[in-house]
Amino acid sequence: MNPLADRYDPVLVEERWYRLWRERGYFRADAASPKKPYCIVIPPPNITGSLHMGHALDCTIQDILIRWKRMDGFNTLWLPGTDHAGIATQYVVERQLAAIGKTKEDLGREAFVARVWKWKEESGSTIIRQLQRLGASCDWERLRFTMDPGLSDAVREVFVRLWEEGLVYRGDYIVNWCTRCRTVLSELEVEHEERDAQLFYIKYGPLTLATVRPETKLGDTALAVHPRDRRYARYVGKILDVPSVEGTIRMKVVADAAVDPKFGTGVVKVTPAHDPADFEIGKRHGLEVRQVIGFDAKMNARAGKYAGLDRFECRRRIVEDLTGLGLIEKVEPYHHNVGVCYRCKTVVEPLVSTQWFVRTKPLAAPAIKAVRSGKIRLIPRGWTKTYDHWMENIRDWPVSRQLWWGHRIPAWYCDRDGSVHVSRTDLARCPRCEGPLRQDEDVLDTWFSSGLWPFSTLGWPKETPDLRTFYPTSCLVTGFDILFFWVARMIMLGLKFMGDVPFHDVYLHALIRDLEGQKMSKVKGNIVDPLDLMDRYGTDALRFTLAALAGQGRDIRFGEERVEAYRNFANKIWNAARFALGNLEDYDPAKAKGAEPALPDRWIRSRLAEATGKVRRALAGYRFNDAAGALYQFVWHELCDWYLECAKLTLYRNLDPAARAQTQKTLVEVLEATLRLLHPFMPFITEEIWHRIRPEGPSIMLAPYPKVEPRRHDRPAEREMATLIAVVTAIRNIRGEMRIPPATTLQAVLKPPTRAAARLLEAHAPLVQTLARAQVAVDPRAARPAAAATAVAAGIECFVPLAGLVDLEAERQRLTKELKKVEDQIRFFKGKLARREFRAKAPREVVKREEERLAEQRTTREKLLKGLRSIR
RNA sequence: GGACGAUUAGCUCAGUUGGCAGAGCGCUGGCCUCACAUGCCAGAGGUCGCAGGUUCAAGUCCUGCAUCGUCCA
Repeated sequence: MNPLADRYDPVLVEERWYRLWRERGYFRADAASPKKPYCIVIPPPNITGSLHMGHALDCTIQDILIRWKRMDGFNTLWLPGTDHAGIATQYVVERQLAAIGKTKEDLGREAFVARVWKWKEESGSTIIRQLQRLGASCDWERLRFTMDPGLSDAVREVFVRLWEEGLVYRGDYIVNWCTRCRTVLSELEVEHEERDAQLFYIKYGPLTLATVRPETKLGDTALAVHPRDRRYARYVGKILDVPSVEGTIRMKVVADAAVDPKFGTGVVKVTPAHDPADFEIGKRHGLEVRQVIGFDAKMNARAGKYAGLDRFECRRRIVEDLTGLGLIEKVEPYHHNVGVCYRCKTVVEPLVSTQWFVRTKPLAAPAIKAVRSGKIRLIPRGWTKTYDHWMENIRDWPVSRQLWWGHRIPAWYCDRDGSVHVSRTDLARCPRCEGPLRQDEDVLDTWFSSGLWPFSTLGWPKETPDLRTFYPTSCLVTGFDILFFWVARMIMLGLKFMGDVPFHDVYLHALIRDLEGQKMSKVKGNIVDPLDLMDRYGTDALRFTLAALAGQGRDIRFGEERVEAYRNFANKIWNAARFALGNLEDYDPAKAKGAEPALPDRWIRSRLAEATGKVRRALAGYRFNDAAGALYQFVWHELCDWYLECAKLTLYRNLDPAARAQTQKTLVEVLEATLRLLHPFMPFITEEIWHRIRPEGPSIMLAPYPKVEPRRHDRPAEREMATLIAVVTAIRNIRGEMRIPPATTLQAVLKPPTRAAARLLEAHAPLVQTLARAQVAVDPRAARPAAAATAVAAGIECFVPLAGLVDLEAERQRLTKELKKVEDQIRFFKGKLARREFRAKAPREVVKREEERLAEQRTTREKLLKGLRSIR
């Protein structure tokens, strides 16, 4: 057996095991397996992406679930894949072209798309390799991409069927347009940023109105006021001649309830082509839609002398010209929200254009029901309300995107007879008139294809064994930020096309921010790179950190110190194993039969059972931080701090071979089970150590996850150990507070209050001696030694003679402090018990418990007082 | 304007059905004690945002307020 180095070195371990796991096919799922299926589909990262902390958190959680379920005997499938990310990917390649002075139009559509594919083949799998680095136990043979042939078939099938059922339509509407990406965006893809702007009060003939967008005045087709606004009632229905920058224009005044009489002067201009609210007003009043800003953000020919100007430049010029004409009454500073593109942060321009839409109301109804009925559980539950609210108010989904990279819309137009054909197969000739067809130039929203992910990846529309076995999937793990973008759409489309929910549980985790709570971004330069953390601290440390931080809040403030702490934890595990292995060389299980398990052996097994239960309950409830906390507490503060220290006594000093073997047996069994319990969180270090304990086993991955066996809970052992721990801690406390160096062996006299306590102390005096570094004398009738420190632990008086060690003034102070604590407690319990209503109304057990506590504190006080008097 | 979330130790956060306020890091003191100084032992540190209410009992339940944040208009 290799001797273990005194520090755990992850680089030596991680790559080797990961390769072996893959080579041996441990990640592979089998659709024909008789075992119960457990399936997670990965939220597909963008092919342009590089692993960030969000992915790391997301995938760590999924891997914990998958590894746990795999060890628990499920037929697990974690299905990986990537997303073609229309806008982002097209942008990357366009930028490459720009670097060589070209545009995508120079290449033409076909060549451009070919170039994106080439880029995808070369760079699109970076993130996959990074996920592997994280230890992700995905079934890589089932790796999918949203633009794979099968998944593209699914996209077409869905689009065509929605069309056939009238759930897809094409029409002219005002949409959010990104003038940089040159595509429409859904309302979800528009972010709102607070900006400082100016509010211009412009004279329109006899009226004055306020606007932040003077450049759109060129597209005004009316003025509007609130119908109940008395100030302007006499203008309603009138046509005004208004002098303006383009000369005198005629403006009708309409009354519309959408106008806020408190905004500005209460008069607004109506620009149906460039404002969603105005578009609606325009529809109600039959106003002309007069577009003056083009899809390129420049003023178009209708803008007259302003044609060709950028929209913001035009705003400046119009304000200048209006000022020159004396038409600006005043300018106020104004704070408002502007919509920006979520990808490039360009200010979104509302524009009227022809787009494809999905009618969402009929799809939303069953999706709402699925969550309300509990068929799908959102975790944490609080999201249900948000989901409900959004789904109830869902708007039609614009699904066309003016991009080249993506699933091209399977619609063909015949210019001869004006017909539209939506088809599963490519069409060349018009089915009606045999005329030539041209295919729609647009592609579908990337979220359209990711909305099919839970079934398209499993083979749909084909009836595959995978689909039969693994749909509905078990759990979806993702950030709450894409609840609407993605989760809601998967639910709608899954119910529609599979007739069943796509998953039963949705675990929505927090978003990772920096320590100041800021979103991580390249611009701010506050990015923490998970790969860098893995390099420096090891993958297991990073994974454990992420699990420990995965509380159910909304954001996680990430500080590197936590990773360092869990790197130390990994090292602690490593060293515990080193200790165990160093003491197992002569281990012969047969010899253990000659001895009963000692108290510490029984105790640690009981504590392991307790920890196992906690971890399992936490995992089942998606409380990963609780699971991590329970593991940390058990390994460090129970196994290492106490059990290993106890074991040393037997292993180093006890000459009874049976007792030694018994301790060895406990040591190896508890350590082995602990490793299994830890494995989903820290796969690498646990595998490495496990192989040294169980060299014959294939992999810890395939070993069963520890189960809770009720008989393992050993209450007497827990109670007795707790007493011993209290005594040891009390003696150590005296040493610590008195500043007595650890090298000095103390003399301690223990005075147990009962015969049971006396027997316990006598039986384990050597243990107390070792742990407390003290010579111990147990004597129920002990007289207090002169000049001794006093402590009371579990009712046992501990006297530590201090003559010659310290000045007694220090002990007097220490006792006074202890006494104060005890007296505070007594006051607390006395006060509580003195209230008549408490005694009358609180449950009897609670009253009894408080009485016992009071009595205990009182005896402690007496003993401490005696101690205090004795050193006066 | 609406909805949701947060407010607990110096920092970052736990706190499951109400029943003695916890962890990690940091801090203080003492230790290279034969697994580990990435360590060991001990310790200090809290008006649970504010004000009411329900209850024998509130960090926990209810109402209002304040501050911060997110989402949706």
